[in-house]
Amino acid sequence: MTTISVVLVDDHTVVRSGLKALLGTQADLVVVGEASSGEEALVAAAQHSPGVVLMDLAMGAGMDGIEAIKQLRQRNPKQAVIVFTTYDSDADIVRAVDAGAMGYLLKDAAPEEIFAAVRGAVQGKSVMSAPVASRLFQQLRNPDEILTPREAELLSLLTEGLSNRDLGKRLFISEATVKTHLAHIYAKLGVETRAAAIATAIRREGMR
Amino acid sequence: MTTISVVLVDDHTVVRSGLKALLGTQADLVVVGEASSGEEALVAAAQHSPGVVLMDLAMGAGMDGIEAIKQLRQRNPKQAVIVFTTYDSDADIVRAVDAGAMGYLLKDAAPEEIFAAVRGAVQGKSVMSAPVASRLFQQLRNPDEILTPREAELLSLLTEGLSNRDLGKRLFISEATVKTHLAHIYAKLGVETRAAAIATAIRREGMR
DNA sequence: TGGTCTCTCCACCTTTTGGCTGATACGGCC
DNA sequence: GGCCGTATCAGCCAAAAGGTGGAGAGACCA
Repeated sequence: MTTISVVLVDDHTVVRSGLKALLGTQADLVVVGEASSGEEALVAAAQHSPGVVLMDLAMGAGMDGIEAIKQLRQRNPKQAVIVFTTYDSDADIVRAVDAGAMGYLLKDAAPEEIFAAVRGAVQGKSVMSAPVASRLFQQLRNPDEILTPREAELLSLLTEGLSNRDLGKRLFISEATVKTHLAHIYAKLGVETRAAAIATAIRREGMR
Repeated sequence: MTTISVVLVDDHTVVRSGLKALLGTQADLVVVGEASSGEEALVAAAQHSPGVVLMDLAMGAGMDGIEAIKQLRQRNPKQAVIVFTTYDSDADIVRAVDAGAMGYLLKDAAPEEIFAAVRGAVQGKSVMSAPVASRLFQQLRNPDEILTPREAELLSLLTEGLSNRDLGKRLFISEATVKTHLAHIYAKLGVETRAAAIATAIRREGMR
């Protein structure tokens, strides 16, 4: 039996200690480090070079989870990263997978599911919670709905209530281009107004 | 020294075990029961009659936290309930306080803050995380921001992406009246466009 | 090399929204 | 009886948003 070393990344103390206690019940899993931000995660991973990094995407301040995953994967591709978060938003899942995450667990996952994901990750298997898998499946089935990076960027600003003019200023593009992007976004989201787009975006992507 | 018994209610296993471990470090605090839903919380509270119930508002299925608080308070007014959740939405805070919560902690609260809240709650003191307190304060200080029933109704429909014309049809009023209401809503929310109003409404009221 | 995708921009036109001023009516409240 | 808050409606005008159709540049890929 080989021992699997794990680094936990979450800005909530109670979540970390809970996970640590949970993983501690398994003889082959050992938590070798903890971090509460993306930056700390990079340091901890470099220091302990764990087999698996369990990471929350939402971090209070500093580098976010997605960026941390990218950097971790870049520095050590053999290290597996599993996302461990509360929400199963479409955008997060796609971004996390793009960034190189090996698994995607929701925080209400059963203990066995978590253990299986950690063990599977070191063998190159990717494990994800059922709701996550079904969302990913939908994304693949409906490629129309996938926004380009630029469109996603625009949509994100849109949910802050900006006008076309302001969007243009913020993104250093003309108002005409903003309108073009918006028209594409509306088509992909299946809505007709910016209001509906905002409502859809906030509700479905778990933006807050 | 008197021992304070606590029941934990949260649908996330790791959060419960984390909290349990955390509270276990204090000699005067003991976790006597756990529950993962509103219904279970009522059973656990009846069975163990704890001094304090620490409860997450968001429960995956069944009775939600607010309803559970109401019922707990009704059955045993001496029992203190502390909300322990991830978000500080205005609506949740007000509803929780209305339901009879003694405290309102965010999950990223420092351990000392959590201990203090539990100890304070049994003495009738209410403790809340700083961001929560400031939000409550704002609510009280800005009564202007309270929408009339009709305005709230309109805002709710607005978040579905309806146009002024559609809003009028849906509420059996003229478009002119819709515009009047909207102008009032914008003023109260401190925004200038319908887009910003929608974003504000969805984010702050936790509509989804 | 040709096709496709993405991002950028433009002009023209219609519809929608928002700002402003004003009005009527109903119900509490002091 | 006046005052205030709420809900209803109107017209006018400027600004913003949305629809249509087109186009060029750069990246990537077969």
